[in-house]
Amino acid sequence: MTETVPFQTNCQTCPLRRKSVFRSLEDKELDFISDFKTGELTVEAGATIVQEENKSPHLYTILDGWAFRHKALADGRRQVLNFALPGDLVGLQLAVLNEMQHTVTALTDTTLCVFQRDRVWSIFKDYPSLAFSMTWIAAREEQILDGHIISLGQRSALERLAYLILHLYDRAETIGYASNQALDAPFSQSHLSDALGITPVHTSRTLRKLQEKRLISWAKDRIRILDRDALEKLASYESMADECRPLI
Amino acid sequence: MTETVPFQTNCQTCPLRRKSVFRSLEDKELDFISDFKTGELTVEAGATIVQEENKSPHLYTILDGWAFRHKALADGRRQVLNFALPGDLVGLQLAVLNEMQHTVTALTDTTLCVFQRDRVWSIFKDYPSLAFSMTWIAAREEQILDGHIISLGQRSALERLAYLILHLYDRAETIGYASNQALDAPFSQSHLSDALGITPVHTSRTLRKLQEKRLISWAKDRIRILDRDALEKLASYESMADECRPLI
DNA sequence: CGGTAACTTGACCGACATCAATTATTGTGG
DNA sequence: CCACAATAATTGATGTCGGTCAAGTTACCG
Repeated sequence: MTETVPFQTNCQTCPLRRKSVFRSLEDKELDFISDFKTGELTVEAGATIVQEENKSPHLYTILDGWAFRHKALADGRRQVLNFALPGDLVGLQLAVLNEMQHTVTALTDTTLCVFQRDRVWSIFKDYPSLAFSMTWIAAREEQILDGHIISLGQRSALERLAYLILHLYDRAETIGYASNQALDAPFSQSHLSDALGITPVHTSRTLRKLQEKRLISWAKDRIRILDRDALEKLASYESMADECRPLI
Repeated sequence: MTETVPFQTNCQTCPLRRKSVFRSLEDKELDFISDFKTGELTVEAGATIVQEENKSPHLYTILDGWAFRHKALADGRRQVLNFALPGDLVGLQLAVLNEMQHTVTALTDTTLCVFQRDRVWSIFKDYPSLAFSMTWIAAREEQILDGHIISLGQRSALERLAYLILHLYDRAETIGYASNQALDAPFSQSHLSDALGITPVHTSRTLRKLQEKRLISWAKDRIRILDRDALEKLASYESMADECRPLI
């Protein structure tokens, strides 16, 4: 990944927090978060971070790496619900609903900040701006899911893929995982397939088609957006445009 | 045609709040909500409640009636993102993200409690348990959307329809809009189609197939679940099981 | 009643799935 | 550094679910 994370990352000097996308905090809040954080968890690519039905006592923020939320039907069909990047909360549903209906898996080697679920209430009690941030983050996830729903319901495979590439690129760019329309893709075509709701075979063909149209290139797990305007048009892409967001 | 009627329903004696699904509140919180509520909005079936890109100064809770959240692509293809029932918040994304990327439309004649967006902050500042409720509600919506995503991505048309019927029935039942496995469906087949991501023609055929299998009946806009176990199995349905939820 | 919108039905078509066979690519131990 | 296996990606042939088009048939409403 882009930067090397030391053994323990101090919240006050957190490299993520320095990025301009993230809202700055009062010292009081920062001190609380620093205290709220009880450790770091490092997992290898492919490892499960939170399992459905398993009530982990933790809440996490991704510090470094890619993860994805997914969910399976009884017969094994699997759907990727969303991807998660540094700054994203993992386990919010569990923390507030006390129930988790999906699994979160690391896509790359990933480092997470660990928080204790049983202290979540004190956020609401004593740190209103952090409480607001929690709601903000949940609402933003909702907005992203809305985007995926319209993709799955209405777009063709080609359009869906175009949309997903733009979406992932933009999210990756804000936290420094992509730049110059190039993104190191940590996912296999089968991850894409599970996110798009199409088979791996068709994903391969669809990727090829996007390349033949000279909209993107895909080589050695590096995706490059060659013609952004055309790709956005194809996908009827609308960007999220949150210049500034909270980080817990 | 919309009209605003001030205070027909008092929060202290709100009929919704009496239902056992809803968590009871401290007097202090109830008084706040009562004060937070600035009026009621009644709209006819088909009317827009909140429009994408239109920054309404309001946040709503549905008091009576059905609504749906939806979103369109540039070329007019439309997707229903989710349905909304009494007790559901409308405009939460707008309230916290200050941006709305979907439209909310009334399905039936609908009454909503009206709150001022600019006072949302005071919830977080002074009423932590209400703030928690906001996050809870957002996380639950997320969970529902997760369910729709796996439906759209992995289930066949028949399975999707089965899932949606069970989902809507269960939600309707908790607030008293359905009972004994029978639901007065306020939506047309084209609403269903837009939610399922299939064409109206295919919705008709799929509905027929569910009836031929004797899993449901559909007559005069009344859906009856005839064989719940079989329907759940077909849909690989998992229920939400929140025995108690907050109401703002 | 007549007119419009919602639903149904049939014939045909196309996007994507499935099956199957190669061909990279990656990882492992000798 | 090379076999070797295992996994991931590509390609082609064929099948099917759901889309499209078009013509009814309701049901609803002024």
